[in-house]
Amino acid sequence: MSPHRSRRRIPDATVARLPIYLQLLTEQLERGVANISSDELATLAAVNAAKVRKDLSYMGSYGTRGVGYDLEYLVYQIRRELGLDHEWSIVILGAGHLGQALTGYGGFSERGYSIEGIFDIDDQKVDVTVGGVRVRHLDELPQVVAQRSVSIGVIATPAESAQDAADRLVKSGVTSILNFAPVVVNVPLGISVRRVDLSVELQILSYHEQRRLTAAAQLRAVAGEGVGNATA
Amino acid sequence: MSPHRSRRRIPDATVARLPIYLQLLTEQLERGVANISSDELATLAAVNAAKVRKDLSYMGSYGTRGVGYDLEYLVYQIRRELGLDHEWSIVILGAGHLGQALTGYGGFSERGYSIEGIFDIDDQKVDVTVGGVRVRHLDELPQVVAQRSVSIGVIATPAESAQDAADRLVKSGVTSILNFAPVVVNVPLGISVRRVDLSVELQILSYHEQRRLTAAAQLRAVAGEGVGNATA
DNA sequence: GCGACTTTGTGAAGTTACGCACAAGCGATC
DNA sequence: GATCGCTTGTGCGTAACTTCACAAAGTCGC
Repeated sequence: MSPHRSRRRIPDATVARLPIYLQLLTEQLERGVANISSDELATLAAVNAAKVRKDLSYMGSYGTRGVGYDLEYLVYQIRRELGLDHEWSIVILGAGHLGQALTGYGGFSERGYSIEGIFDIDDQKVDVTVGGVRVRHLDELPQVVAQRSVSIGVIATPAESAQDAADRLVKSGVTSILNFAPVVVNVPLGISVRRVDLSVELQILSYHEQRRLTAAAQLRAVAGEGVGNATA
Repeated sequence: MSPHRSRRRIPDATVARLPIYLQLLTEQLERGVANISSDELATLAAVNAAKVRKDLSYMGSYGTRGVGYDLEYLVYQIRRELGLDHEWSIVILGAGHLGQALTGYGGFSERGYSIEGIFDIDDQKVDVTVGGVRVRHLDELPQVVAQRSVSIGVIATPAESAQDAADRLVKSGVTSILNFAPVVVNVPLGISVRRVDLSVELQILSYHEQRRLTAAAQLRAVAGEGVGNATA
């Protein structure tokens, strides 16, 4: 029953939104804003204001009624909750286009992720420098992970090498994996994996686009025929 | 009451999983498998078997009791549902690392997305060829969109150019946008936007990693004290 | 063709997430 | 220091999603 650690257990849906709030809030902070209401933040994030308040309330109540939230404190709280109050060491596996894009992706270092190494199994890519980081051979992975106490690994390899990459990460002692390869990788219990498939998002989009098109076609059909059975 | 088109309206959560099923099924199909049970697919996708069955049932009932699902037919159905039974023309805005990675990303063309152009506003990048596609100047966008009837645009620009990119896409007539820039872009009603922030996923991971660490620390503390109240 | 076995499809219960609506709390003003 | 206006925090009804559990429907061997 200790007062402030027992509150924990934040819903997944909320955790998924916190990074977005964090980003919007940081933007505002840079713009010199010092205070923000749930309503304003909700507008920025394109969500419901009550949801924002409930989300923030899981971290404790840091707002002031009649006023809003202190931006700086709020940012601090969210960062702490997400574990961004200290630096995370990450490694990237695969020095192809995607690996290089990730290495150069500003959002990582900005938020306290330090890229400790980028690895590839192809000798042709090894020793090339991308985004200021020298590409290492995959065999050096365990050493770097141990030395720099890396806990997060990013898989940016082709699909067929992803499982091998995951195995190597796990064996090296990494406990969280972000997988950009379009396959489901198997890992032992206790290892977290998140998968981001760039084409999945595209497919969700085209599903909606598809629906929009058929809906429009049906409308036209109804208008043309003057008949109700448009779904035939 | 026409029997097979009226069923529609698939839950969002299901739509988000269909691409994953599709991919796993396609893999199996290439491997020569002809039939699959909901249980097998559930194992592959790391989800509950009942969920798989319910998901598939939204497209109609294509399984055979006692046997399972015909792989080829199932793939066909999912593809049709996702609108992958015809080719989608897409454009990519931003020819930086990410834009190039996306252009080279196999998953796109494999699934019927045809990259009709990659655009950048930087003259230095224009006319360079990446992944077999010549980079065009952003001003040529409306023309290409109209000519090739492009309906999906991908934003792979830096954050500060993303809103401009979105505006240009909308003005050119694109109706669906996949946004990789770490900002929320504003678009008129009727335009779909999906946002993929590579660092959001990383933050969700580190939240869990964080929890894991503090949980472990608490366990150690409790073990040390010999006290039962582990959730303090 | 019958019984044993398998796997689907789906009601219904359980769980999680959403959003309304409003009391409670804070600042400002007089 | 009382009143007013604004914004938070949250209880609660509703909706969406998940999972269980089982009848229905099929295959297979004899």
